[in-house]
Parts: sequence; structure tokens; C-alpha cells
Amino acid sequence: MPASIRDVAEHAGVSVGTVSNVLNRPELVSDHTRERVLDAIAALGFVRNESARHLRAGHSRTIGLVVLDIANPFFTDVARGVDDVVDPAGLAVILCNSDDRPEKESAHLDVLAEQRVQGVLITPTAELSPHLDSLRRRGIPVVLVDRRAPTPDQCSVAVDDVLGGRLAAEHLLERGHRRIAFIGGASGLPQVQERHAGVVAAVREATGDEDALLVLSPEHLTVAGGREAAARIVGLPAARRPTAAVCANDLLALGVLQEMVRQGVRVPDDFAIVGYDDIDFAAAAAVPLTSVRKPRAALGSRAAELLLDEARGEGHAHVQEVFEPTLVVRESSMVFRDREGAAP
Amino acid sequence: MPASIRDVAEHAGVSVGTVSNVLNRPELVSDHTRERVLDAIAALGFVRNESARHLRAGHSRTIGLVVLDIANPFFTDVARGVDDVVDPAGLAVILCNSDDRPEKESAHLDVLAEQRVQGVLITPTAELSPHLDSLRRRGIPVVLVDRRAPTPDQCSVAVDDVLGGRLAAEHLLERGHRRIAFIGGASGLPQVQERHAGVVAAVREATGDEDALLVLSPEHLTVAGGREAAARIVGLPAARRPTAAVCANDLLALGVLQEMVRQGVRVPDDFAIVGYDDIDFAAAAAVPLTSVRKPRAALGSRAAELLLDEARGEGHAHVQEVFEPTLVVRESSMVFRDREGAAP
DNA sequence: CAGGTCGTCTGAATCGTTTCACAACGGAGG
DNA sequence: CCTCCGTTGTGAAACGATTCAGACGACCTG
Repeated sequence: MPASIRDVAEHAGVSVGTVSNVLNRPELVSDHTRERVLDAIAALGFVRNESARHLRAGHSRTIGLVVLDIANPFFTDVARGVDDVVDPAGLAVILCNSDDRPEKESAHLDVLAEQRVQGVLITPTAELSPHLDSLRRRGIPVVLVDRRAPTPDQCSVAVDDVLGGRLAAEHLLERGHRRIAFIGGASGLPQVQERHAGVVAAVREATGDEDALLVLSPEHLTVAGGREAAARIVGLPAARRPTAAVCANDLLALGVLQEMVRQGVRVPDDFAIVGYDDIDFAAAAAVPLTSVRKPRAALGSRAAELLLDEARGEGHAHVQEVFEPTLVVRESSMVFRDREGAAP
Repeated sequence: MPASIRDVAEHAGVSVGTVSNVLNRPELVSDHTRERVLDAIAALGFVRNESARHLRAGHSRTIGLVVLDIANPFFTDVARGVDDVVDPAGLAVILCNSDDRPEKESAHLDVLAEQRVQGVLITPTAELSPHLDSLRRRGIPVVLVDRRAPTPDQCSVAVDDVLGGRLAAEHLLERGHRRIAFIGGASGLPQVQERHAGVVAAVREATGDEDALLVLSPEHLTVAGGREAAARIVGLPAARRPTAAVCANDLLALGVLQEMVRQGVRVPDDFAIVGYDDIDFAAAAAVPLTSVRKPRAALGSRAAELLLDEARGEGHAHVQEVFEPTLVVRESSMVFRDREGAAP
């Protein structure tokens, strides 16, 4: 139905090759002819068929981006960073949401493979899907985002989450907290495990006490998960109740905060909270959240750069980049406890 | 490089037509042959080339979704609603962010046209782009999201924003506020203009006083825009300073709240705030935000349904759907002022 | 004037899949 | 034995854009 290049050629009285040249190498066509062709294009409302281009070229002009949770602003910030790099390169991004579910992730990867994307950026679910390897074997570059590559034969852009966990925990320990909760999902995401490891190390060094740390694993890394965890904490007997929490991300932290406020627990006076990611909403929260800041957009743009470089071929060296997180202290942790760490 | 259907045919010792049949109408192929072909597919790691399919079929298996601000959780919720409908239909969504900039919007629409998407869902920038008409002339259905269609020849799914504005303003007026600010972007978005109109009508009816309403137009409908507006308000002489604000969206409201808190203005005691959209973060804000709730996911899924129906062809009737918003009252407006409405 | 170069344009082959008219075969029915 | 039918499988013709070898003048050069 829509006009094809052949229609344009006919209308302008030239060959299809010439129309293609007007489109792709206009300098090869005389002014007069070029004008006639452009007129025909305008007259017919011709729009290139990208699929036909692909088919000929063997690859598309798109890349895939698969994230764990599109509703988490952390990932929209990453996406923005990706776009900043990919758009100027003339490529489009296909954004997919796996919802932290391996089946959805696999399905998306299949679609991306069928689309013959030039590459895939992905924050994978806990287990690295075999679909990822199969993409790579097929020559489609894959760059892991916010996740370290397990082997040196692929690129990744991550954050030192052990350090991040440590920063968060040390901050609380310095302020006198001696019973701390770590709130992370049960999903087994390495990012979360590393944060946990950092917290554990810091707590052990400071207290020598393994029991000083309470680990809670709500089902999902969401606001609802945080509320759930906070309710559990409030339900504990005072003597065992932690006085502070490190949350595996800011959504959890916001949920914890919400539930604490609802239950009449004062933050930070009765309970201190540290989040992770430092999404914009952390600063706007009921009590502005102390959070471990990651370079969100930079993660995306660096990953996209590496992907484009790899897609270009010719002497690409795989890089496992690791950014350092920093702690942003806000009100949610701004209180010193006496050494007893007595619960309120 | 990757295996084609021809390679599979050769490997299995059958013709390409048979392979295609195995893929698309397996019931036409004998068990024995089908198995041989499937083995060959597995052995070669064959993946269909979607571009080639598409070229033959004349249309792709994707739809486009163009939003104003991907960083606004309102739109990610809309996107989720879209996905809920589109995914089961076996189509993929290409998500584009126009950033409220017409050039970016046009560029995205061009790309979508080249991709031969089955249809486009869009929350357009202020002026309806001519690219939209050109898509529709080309037979590509377009459904407007969160924006009423100006003519009955196309589908749209919107919200009664005049009512929403009125709900917000009446709520504040009932609580005794007599000097109210409307904070909306200067972008000329009809959604914002309607909200404004609703506020104006309510204020006029209640006070008969045109000057009771102060209109502020920060550059963007973002948290930063809200902060900017709040700073302006705080800078006003007490006698002219409003005691409450209706914000055109929740991001603005969060920004206003942040800046007010920073400047030591108590919310809601000294200044009441009503937001719009009721994104999840509104409830988790420093002071939980009163907000005008829109059915976010439903907007997306209904729009997607209409789009798919139109794309299917055969007797599609255009529908301009309008949802009714509701007011969710939270702490940010929970105070009664005396009739003087004296500033603090 | 023969030969060469340059600028411009043509037309056919190609990419991978689907589709469709048709061939090959075996069995049933007359 | 012939015909007819149903079941399976074949192979070529699309789909639309790109690319490339080569045609064709026009112009220059020796």
C-alpha cells in the first residue's frame, strides 16, 4: 500500500538505483535529477521501509535494553544515559522490562534476536540466561549493566556494591547503631548479595558480633516489599529490634520509611534508614533518605559506548568497568545513638 | 552469517517451503519430516529473521509508544498498562521519549514510520505534529493517550482534567484557602490548560475574585520546576502570598514541597499542596501528597485495546474515551484555615 | 582522431521469508 | 486399469531497498 522506491522512480522517471542514490549518496546525483526525485518522494509521501534496508544490510539499526523494573526510576535514569549515546549514533533503543522474571527476560531476548538488534544491554535476573550466551555466539554483543561480567570475554559496567554496602553500614555503625537490619530481596541478585557482603564485613569488623545483623528478604525490591519488612521489624521484641536498616534499594527504603511513619516510629530518632541508588525521589521522601549514590546515567551511557564499540567490530577490547559509589547523607540517618543502642 | 531458512532446509534435506511450513503451519507437515527440520533448526541455532518476515507481510509486529517524560512514573505506569495488553497479543512495544520536545517527537515518529509499526500510542506535545496526520493518512492507526482527540475521526483515551482541576481547587477552597497558586508548565499542554480552567472556574465560583488565583509557569513539569515555583512564592510579600497550590503534576508538587521544607515553610500548616496524577511516590513524600488520581495503567491498556482494534481493521469505530479523576486526600492539604486566610 | 577519464545513470542480483500453484505418491472407488 | 482425491512436499515468485558492474555521453589529451 505505501509508496515504494519503485513508485518513486517511476514518478520521477528514473531508475530505482538513482532513487536509492538520492537517499544514500546524494552527491552522486546531479542537482536536476535529485530535485525531481525529491519532488516525487514528497508527492507520494514515500517513507523508507526499514525492514527492507535491514534485510539487505544484514543487521538492524536498533539495540535492545532489558531492565529489571521499569517502574524503578533508577532504570529510567540508566535508560536516559543509554539514549544519550545511542541516539546521536542514529540508532534506536528497544526498551524491555523483565520484571525480574527469567521467562519474561528470555522472551524479550528472543524477540531482540529475531529483530537482529546490533547489541543488547541488560541488567539480567539472578541467573545469567543461556539466551545471553546464545546471542553472543551468534555474534550479537551483550553488555551487562549494573552487574559484573563473570568472565573476561564480555563487557560489563557495574558498581562496587561491596563498597556501597560497607559505606552504608559504616555510616550507621559510626553513629552508634549496634543492631542493624539488611533489607534485600530474596531474588539472589548478585548486586544485592554484594551489598549484603559489604554490610556484613563492616558489621563484623566493628562489633565482632554476627548477631548484630538481621537480614530480611521481602519478596520484591519494591516499595511494598519495604513496607512488609518494616512491619516485621516493628513486630520484633524491643530487645532484638534493630535500630537502623540498610536497604538494598531506595524503593525498599521508601517503603520502610512509609510503614515506620505509619506505625508511629520516628525516623531517624527511633529508627535510621539508609537506601541505595540515590534516585531523585530519595531526596524528596517523607524524611529525606540517606542513600548510596550510583552514577545512574553514566552506567547507561558507558555501557552503550562499550556496546557500540563492540558492534563496530575491529579490535574491540572487552572491559569490565566498575564505578565507585558514594554515600549521600541526609536526614534519615542523622542522629547519634548512645552506645547502649537501646531501642526506643 | 547467521543460519537462514535455506541452511536449515539443506541440513534437513527438504525444501525451504517445508521449513517455513514447520514454522508456521506445522500441521501440514508429517511428523517425521517435522522432527528432522526441528533437529536441523536446533543444530544450526536458527533464529527467524523478523525483518524478512515483515518485509513479506508488509507490516511489523510492533507498536510505538511515545511519551512526554520517561522519568515521570506516571508514564511508566501507562507503559505498563500498554504492555499488559500488547504483550499477550504477541506484539512488542517500542518505547520512545519525546522529552516534551516537538523535534524529538517528530524524529521518533519518523523512525516508527520507517519501522512500519502497526500503530502508535502517543501523548503528544502541545501542538499536534503534522507527522501524526501523515501517519494516519498512511493507514497507521494513532491513539492519543491522556489527550482528547480534537476530531471524532480518531481514538483517544483521556481524563477529564477540568474536573480534576476543579476537584483540587474546591478541596482547598473548602478548607478556607482564599489565595491559591496554580503551578503549571508554560508548555501549553491542553491537559495543563484544562486543569487550569477547572481551578479558575472553582475559584471564581467560590470567591468571585479573579485575583485569588496566582498562576506560575515553571519551564518544565518536573521536580526542579516545582522548586523554582516554590522559591518564587516564598519570595512574595506576605499579603500577596498564596496559602496553597494546585500543581499540574506530582513531580511539580514534590518539588514545591521540597523547597518549602527547605525554606522552613510548614506543609500543610503554612502552605497546602495538591498534586496531580497520584503517582506512587506522592504517598511516600516528605508530607504525603493530596493528589488527583488518574487511572494510570488503565489509560495505557484501554488505549492499547483501541489501537489493536483499529489495526485489525474491519469495522472499527473511533472512540474518545474520558475517564473521571478522583481526589485522594492526604496530609499535604489537611488543615483548615480561618476565613481571613492570613499568611503565617 | 583514438583513447582515456569523469560524471551520471541503469538494471539486475541480492538479502530471508512466506505463499501458492503444482508435482508426486498412495490409496480408494469404479 | 483408470480416475480422482487427499496428503506431503517442492520451487519459484514476490516483498522493498541497496549495491555494483557496466553503459553512455561529454570532455580532455596527445
